[in-house]
Amino acid sequence: MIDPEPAGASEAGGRREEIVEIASRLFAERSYRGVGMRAIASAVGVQPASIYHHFSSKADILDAIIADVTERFIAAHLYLLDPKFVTASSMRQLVTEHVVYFWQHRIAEAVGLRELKELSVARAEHVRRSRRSYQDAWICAIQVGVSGGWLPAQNPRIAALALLSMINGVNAWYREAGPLSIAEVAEMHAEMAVTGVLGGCPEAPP
Amino acid sequence: MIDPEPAGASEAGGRREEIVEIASRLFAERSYRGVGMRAIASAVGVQPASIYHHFSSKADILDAIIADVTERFIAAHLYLLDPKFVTASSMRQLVTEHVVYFWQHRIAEAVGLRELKELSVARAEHVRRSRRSYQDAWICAIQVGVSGGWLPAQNPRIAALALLSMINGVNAWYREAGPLSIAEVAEMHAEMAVTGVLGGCPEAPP
DNA sequence: GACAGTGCCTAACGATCGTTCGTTAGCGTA
DNA sequence: TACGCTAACGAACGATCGTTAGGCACTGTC
Repeated sequence: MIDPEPAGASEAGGRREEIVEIASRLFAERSYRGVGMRAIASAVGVQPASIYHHFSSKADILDAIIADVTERFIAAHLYLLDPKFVTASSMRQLVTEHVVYFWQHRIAEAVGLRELKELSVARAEHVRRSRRSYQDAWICAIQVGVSGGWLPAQNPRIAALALLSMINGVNAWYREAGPLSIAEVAEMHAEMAVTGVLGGCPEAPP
Repeated sequence: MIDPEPAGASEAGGRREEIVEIASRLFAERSYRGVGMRAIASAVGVQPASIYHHFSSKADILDAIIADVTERFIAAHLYLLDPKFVTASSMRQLVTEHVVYFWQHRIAEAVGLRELKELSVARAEHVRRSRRSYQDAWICAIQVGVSGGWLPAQNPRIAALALLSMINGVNAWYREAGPLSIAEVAEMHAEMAVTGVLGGCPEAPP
């Protein structure tokens, strides 16, 4: 007996979610343009035409994948950078949660990063704005730390961009087979980012 | 009077170099699969079939673009990480030259990063091996610093990967229109990388 | 003056692309 | 029993893809 829905992909969700999940895996492996509707359909176990009962176009699938993975994280964590309350320790916490979240959503994040230009202009702009707000919040928070004297970073903007590059880069090399859990790697990055890149002492904040 | 070879692309080089240059720009903008031979040909000012007098296939153009941009840098700079002579200051120098070189070759580097999977398996493996050797040299050099007591990095491998992510990320956000030159940004990254991420003091080496 | 080589052309090949068509089987409700 | 809805089907659409065949004009060499 073979389970008609083998991969646990569509549990309680239905075809739409199954298509999103399978397509995002394929897009991440072979790129958006490298995967045709026929490939998606056959991976789902369906005829190509059937996909159009769930999505209006191929780009619509991409929209559903990228949708708001990143936005959700940002919206839920911007408070940690609030200029009124930010501390070196809240920064460390944010870096840790950032690394872990991005790893847990690595497939959608990879597609979102790689295929941003394939998105409809409006949606791409929305994603870019959201990322920009996160980046600006980091810059602002670092400026607060510099003004407050508990962060010696010499250029808040450059430091923020370097820090974000560093923690966004984790997905490119981390593998679960290694000796460290993603949580451990995240903690180490929090240390390297805040103590190292920004120069904040472990017992710093106001 | 209009210059028959307007963009200075083919000066003294001929069609082949012109095609590589134009194709790499297009691939960087719209991805390898997003750009057809017809688009390349019309950008060059030639018929699609004519390109096959200079390249045997589309993948061959990609090969020529990626070829050995990265390898050339690595081969020319590995000596700076030689375990017998590496110092905090040679590390700083390498970071600086890395950032500048990668920016100067940003188009080919972007294509090489994004389209590695489109390369023939043998060529892709060659590129990966080359990058791996660079990364391993960094890890080894950092270990030397840790053993020598002049680098407090707690995990050389993670530190190396974080450092490389940080400096490789520059191309993703740096724009020449801003107030800082790439050389200045490179210097700041050398400081953040060696003093910050690795924890080496400015007056450190043996 | 014949010849090979180079660089480019027009035209077309088969394959694959995203998408649309008309149809149908199954199910719940009136 | 009849209706409407959902989800799926096979088949095909026009467009575009990478690539090839064959030919034409020019150049330098014997």
